[in-house]
Amino acid sequence: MGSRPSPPANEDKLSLDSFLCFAIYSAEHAFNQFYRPLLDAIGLTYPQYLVMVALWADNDQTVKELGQKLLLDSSTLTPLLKRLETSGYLTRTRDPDDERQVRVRLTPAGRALKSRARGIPACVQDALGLSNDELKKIQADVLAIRDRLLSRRA
Amino acid sequence: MGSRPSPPANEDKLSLDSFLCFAIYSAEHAFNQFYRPLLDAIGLTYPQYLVMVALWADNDQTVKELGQKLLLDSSTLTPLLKRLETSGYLTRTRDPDDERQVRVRLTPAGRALKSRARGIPACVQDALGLSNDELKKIQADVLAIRDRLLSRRA
DNA sequence: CTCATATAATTTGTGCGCGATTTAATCGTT
DNA sequence: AACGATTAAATCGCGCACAAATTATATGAG
Repeated sequence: MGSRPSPPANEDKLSLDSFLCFAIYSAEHAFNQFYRPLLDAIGLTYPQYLVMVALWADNDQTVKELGQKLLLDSSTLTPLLKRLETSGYLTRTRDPDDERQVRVRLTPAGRALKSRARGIPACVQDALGLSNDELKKIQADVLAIRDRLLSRRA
Repeated sequence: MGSRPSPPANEDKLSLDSFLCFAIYSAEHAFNQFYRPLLDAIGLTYPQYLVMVALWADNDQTVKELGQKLLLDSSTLTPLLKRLETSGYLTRTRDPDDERQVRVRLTPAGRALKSRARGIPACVQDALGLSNDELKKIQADVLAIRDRLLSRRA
C-alpha cells in the first residue's frame, strides 16, 4: 500500500509545538505586543507598567520590595526606575533611617497615570474572551508552574 | 465597633497577583532561569536552544521560516544566528536560487549537540511534576491565549 | 527591457533581564 | 570602639526583542 516505513519508535522529531516552555515564551511576547500600543499612548513600556501597577497598589516601596513582588533584581530595576523618574512618574530617595535603601514614591503625575491606564485590563480581558473562572484557573496553573520551577533551580 | 469604613465598592487596589499577564511574564523568567544552568553546560542561551530545537526538527531553513516558527523578527534572529555560527553549531549561506534568502544549516557539531541536550526535557518534566494530560491542557490554554492576543493586535 | 513594487535580511537604537562585581551603609561580635 | 560579615543599590557586560530604516535581490506591469 501507500504507507511509508513507520517512523522510528523513538520519535526524534520533537518540535517546538511540544514544548510548554515555548508556549509560555511566545505568549509572553504576545502579551508584550498586545500591550505595546496601549502603553505607548501613556508613555510606558510593559515592564514599566507592571512596576506602576505595583506602586499604584502600594505607594512608597523600596527597590528590594518591588523586586520581591516583580521577581526582578535591582540590576534590572534601578535603570528602569531611573527612566520612570526621568519621565516624571516617580521619585527615588535614600531612606534617611537606612541609607542603604532607596524609597520609590509616585509623583502626582504618576498617580494621575492610574486613571489613564484604567481601561487597559478591560482591553485585555476583552481580547482574551474568557470567563473569569477560566482565567483564574489558567493563571493559577501558570503560577504553580512558575513556583515549581523557581523552587527547583540548581 | 472595630470595623473600619468599608473599602470603596470599586476596589482600586488591583495588585499584580490579579494579572494573568504577570503570571505569564514571571513564568517566562522562571523557565529561563531553570534552563540556564542546563544550557550553560552546552554553551547555549535559552533562545538559542529554541532555535536549535527548531533546526534539529527541520534542518536547512531560511531565516524567515525560523522566524515564523519562533514568532521572531529577522532583526532578532540575525545576530542570534551569527552567534550560533561563531559557536560552530550552524552555517549561514545565501540561497543561490534566491540571493535574498539565507539558509541556516546545522554543522556536525550542531547535530551532535542534540544528543547532549537529550536529557533536558526530562529535567523540566521532572521539575514540573505534572501528568502529560495536565501539561498538554495547560499548554493548549496558553497557546490559545497567545493566539487570541496575536489576532487582536491593534 | 524598464522601473516601480515587494520581499529577505541586515543594521541601528532603545529598553529589558541577569550574572558578576562594586560601593556604601548597617549589624554583630568581641 | 573596632572590624569582619551582611545587606541594599548601583554598575558593567552581554544577549535578547523589536521598531524603524537600509541594502540588496526578485517580481511584475507596461
